[in-house]
Amino acid sequence: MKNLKLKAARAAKDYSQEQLADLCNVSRQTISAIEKGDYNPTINLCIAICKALDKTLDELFWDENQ
Amino acid sequence: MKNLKLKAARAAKDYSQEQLADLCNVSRQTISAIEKGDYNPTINLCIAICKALDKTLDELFWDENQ
DNA sequence: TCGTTTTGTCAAGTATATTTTACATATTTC
DNA sequence: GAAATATGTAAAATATACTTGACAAAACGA
Repeated sequence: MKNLKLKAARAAKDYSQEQLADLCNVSRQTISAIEKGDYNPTINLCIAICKALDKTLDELFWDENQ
Repeated sequence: MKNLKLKAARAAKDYSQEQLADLCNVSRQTISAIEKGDYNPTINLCIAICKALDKTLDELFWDENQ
């Protein structure tokens, strides 16, 4: 399912997908795919995304109803 | 680096690596490698591990000094 | 001390995360 | 209306997560 928390956190920083991708050293498509959902990124990438957006893993990637 | 928080949480539940692996539907070697460190599991596996051990992502996979 | 369980590790294979290139669409700005 | 920016998506290639099978050593109880 879509990761709307990530999309919102990125919007709050006013980053484009490409800017966030550069900060995390991955491609824009990878960020797009993660936001779109039905994707399974590695924990290191998730951590890099969290650091770039000043969030924690629980805030962006933990879903109670999962 | 080693994931000692994971090792401790598994010990607290008195699970062997193999028992935890079965709960997460992965091989024992995968759990061993994650505890040993220098490994980069997927977020879905991390979430499965957290659920099996009644922990959250931040508790097992978030390191402030990282 | 013996048998069992647990863990570490390695090598070869398979599944899949991620990249690269590319094209299409929507939005904004001049 | 044209140019620039942001996003969605797809196919082929590459990197790497994960499996399987196997062996050895440590730990632990009977």
